[in-house]
Amino acid sequence: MRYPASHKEEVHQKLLKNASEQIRELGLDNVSVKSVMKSERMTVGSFYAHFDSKDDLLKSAIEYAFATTNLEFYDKIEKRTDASWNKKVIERYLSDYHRDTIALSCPVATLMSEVSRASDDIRAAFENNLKELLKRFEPRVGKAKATGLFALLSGGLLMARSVESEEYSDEILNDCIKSARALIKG
Amino acid sequence: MRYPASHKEEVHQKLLKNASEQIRELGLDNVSVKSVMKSERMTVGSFYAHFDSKDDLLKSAIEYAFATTNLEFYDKIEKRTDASWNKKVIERYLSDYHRDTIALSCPVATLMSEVSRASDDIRAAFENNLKELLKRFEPRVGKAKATGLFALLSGGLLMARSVESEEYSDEILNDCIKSARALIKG
DNA sequence: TGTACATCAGTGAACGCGCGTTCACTGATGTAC
DNA sequence: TGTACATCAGTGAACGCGCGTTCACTGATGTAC
Repeated sequence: MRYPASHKEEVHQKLLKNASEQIRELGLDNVSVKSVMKSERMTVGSFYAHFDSKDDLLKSAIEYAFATTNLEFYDKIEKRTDASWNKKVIERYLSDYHRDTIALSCPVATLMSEVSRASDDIRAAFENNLKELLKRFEPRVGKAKATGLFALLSGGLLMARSVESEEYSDEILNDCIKSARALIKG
Repeated sequence: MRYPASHKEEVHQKLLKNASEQIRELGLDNVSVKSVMKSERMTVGSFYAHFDSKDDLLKSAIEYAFATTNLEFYDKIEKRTDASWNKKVIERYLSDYHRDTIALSCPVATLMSEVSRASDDIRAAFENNLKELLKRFEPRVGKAKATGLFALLSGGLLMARSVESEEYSDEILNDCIKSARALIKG
């Protein structure tokens, strides 16, 4: 089954994409080599033709998650005025769609809890990506509020996901939207 | 080794206390029956004399974590005026001590990510405890801001824990303190 | 063009390990007489 | 008071299972002549 190099690279990218969704959907700890290979109908044996180790996979999958989220979430609204950008970011981040589409959601919110217990290697990679992300907020609301606003957004999203009642979850999102606006004004 | 009932109850409480610290320190997924029993120098076999199952342990340990944190963190400052209470809560929640003492820290911040993937049972218990906790904030800052402020605090604490550099982590805490104050004012 | 060979992505069984749970057993204590 | 027995918290080995990793093997494809 020797394929041209581009085929292997294609498979590699698909595995990364699936892994980046699985780490968000299931949590870093609950993604297995088998579950990732199975996502492309392959068996565990060839995993090591694509990645050095499971740790290598997780690190790469985190990077992939950041890259695609930036593309999907921030690049598209980059040209807006501050007021319009602020409004859009808050509403999109704290939307029920973002809350429910965990596999494609913001890696900071979804992963920061597990990353805080991960290796220095992974924490350093996470830190770089977080800093890059906050750079998009800083020119809009100032440095301190960029961090605070993002803490509110990510914390609010996690809170909305961690309760059982959907009604209460919606309330959390709405209260956080109101608070995010108050924060920017305050 | 038949002891009076009080002895077994004492051991049970110690196991719960240790488990409640381990779930925060290591994460729900990384606490094992063995690690909990080992914390009292006991062997795995007698675990089932104290708990129905590992799930039962986790649920009880979460409840225990909420109960003791409320006692330690909120009950002690309950009598303060609003301004003094707000200041104290923000500073204590976003202190380096709280960031670094993970085993005794706020269960909402530490567990919400894993709870969002847990059973309905656990999510319902978590929701009740979260609501009780937010009731302490509501008379101080109003309903919407209670939720938003707590999202900012818990999100900020998690962000500070998830980066590698201590210097940047301190910065996150400080920026979140400033933002929390702006939120209350805004 | 046709044939022989080299390549290497992918297979699937095996490895040692830690997990949650079960269970026959131990032995210090409380109770009955 | 002293002895025999019942209790039951705790022990430690065993269970089946899924994990990350390794490795001998397969077989479709590209290359050389």
